[in-house]
Amino acid sequence: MLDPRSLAERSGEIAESCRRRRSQADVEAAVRLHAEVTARQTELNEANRRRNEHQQAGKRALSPEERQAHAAEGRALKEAVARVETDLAAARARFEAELARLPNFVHPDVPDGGEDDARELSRWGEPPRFDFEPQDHLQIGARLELLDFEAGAKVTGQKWYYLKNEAVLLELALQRYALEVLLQEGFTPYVTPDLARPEIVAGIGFNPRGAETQIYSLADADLCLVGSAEITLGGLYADSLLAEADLPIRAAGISHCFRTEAGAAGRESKGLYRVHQFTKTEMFAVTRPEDSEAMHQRILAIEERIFQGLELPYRVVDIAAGDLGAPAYRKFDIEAWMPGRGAGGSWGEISSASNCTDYQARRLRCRFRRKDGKRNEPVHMLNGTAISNARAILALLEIHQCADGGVRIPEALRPFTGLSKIGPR
RNA sequence: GGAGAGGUGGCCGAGCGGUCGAAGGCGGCGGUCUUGAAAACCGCAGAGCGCGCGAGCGCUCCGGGGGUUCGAAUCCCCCCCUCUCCGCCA
Repeated sequence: MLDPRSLAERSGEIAESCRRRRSQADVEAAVRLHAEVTARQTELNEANRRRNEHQQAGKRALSPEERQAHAAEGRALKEAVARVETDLAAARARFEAELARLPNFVHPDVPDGGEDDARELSRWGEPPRFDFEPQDHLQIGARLELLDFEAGAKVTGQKWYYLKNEAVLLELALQRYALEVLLQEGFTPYVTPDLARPEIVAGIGFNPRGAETQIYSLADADLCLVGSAEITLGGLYADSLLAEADLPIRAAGISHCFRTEAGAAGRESKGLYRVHQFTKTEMFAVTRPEDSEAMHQRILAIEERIFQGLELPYRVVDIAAGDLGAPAYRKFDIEAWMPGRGAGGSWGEISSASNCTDYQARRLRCRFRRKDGKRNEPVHMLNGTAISNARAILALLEIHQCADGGVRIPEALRPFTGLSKIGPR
């Protein structure tokens, strides 16, 4: 969420960011409702002050008649407070609903436009030219008995799958490889819960309820299946006051990720590209405000290092304003070349790094104390994919397929898979 | 799942109807001492919100939500969490 007190002052800037994001949020309404809340708050403060004064007066000895009159007046003051409290709660609910709709600011360098307007920043590697007819990952996976979507559908449902044989080794090796890099980069590793409370889920910026939600909820407990370890890592720092010396914090979390993919039907989402469950190793960072942009670049650099190690040709794009999620101030995606995607291959998102500045931190109430600062400030929070396994496996199978029908394992994964090649068979 | 004990400021911990926004300790900040540091001693310092140009004034907060009372950290109810024991289980 945005800083409620700076809404009026920055309303022009916020309106501009809503326009660029194609958000329907109404800054003017939020400003108006905020004024209403503060007016009611002032009223409540005054009513409480009167009540407190009255209570102080009741501490001395009183005659029975005086005591009775005093008690009656006390009850009246209490009712007055209750009335203002009701008004304040209603005003606050209206304000918070409007505030929650306001997205974060947008970094000035973020390109305008929507999904197709991301700006390409760089490329690494070359899309391979096969001297045979390449297959997509579903064909390879079926032929080498690595992926079983039919079993997934039978046992669980559409877009659920089994990993099998060497794909299982790949799944584990990817986690281990990602961790190897992240440990070198100073991250603290975590395996996090796969479930979280709805308040935490909402604090990170996922909407845990409603028709469009990406989040699964349990029927028998007030818990959600996490869509990313971003949720559980961010939750670590909810309701906390950090020392400046604690920052920056770098955490790496491995979790299963669950997504309903409501409304995603019909998108380019064949096979492993869009599934309901996958394993992901996630980076999460907490920084001082002045350090978040440098951290964002560093997270991107780590992602590039990881995909170079996997020998996957990729490009880096700066996501356009209209395609940013509400918490993201700026987002860099890494898109790997996927030969089986579309007709003749195309770029597909494989990794993503977002700087959410103080937007999540404010909602999670995560602040830090400067050495000589007067008031505590919200921290900045960032997240980035180290490796999202389903898509990484997709890309590895398609990029490293060989003429003989086998799949080459890149050097970096060999120590962790114990293999240099899958198949042929 | 059952029984018991608890959840208090950045951390630990006392308080158990008005004298409490809360003792004490640790940690933090400033100072004295020292060539410097440590130790010792002295002092400062909770979080958040509203009003005010400002000095400042006021309000809220003792796990969360209700209730009793003129008055609740303190009494009652519900929920969440932690610990100990038992049960179950990989």
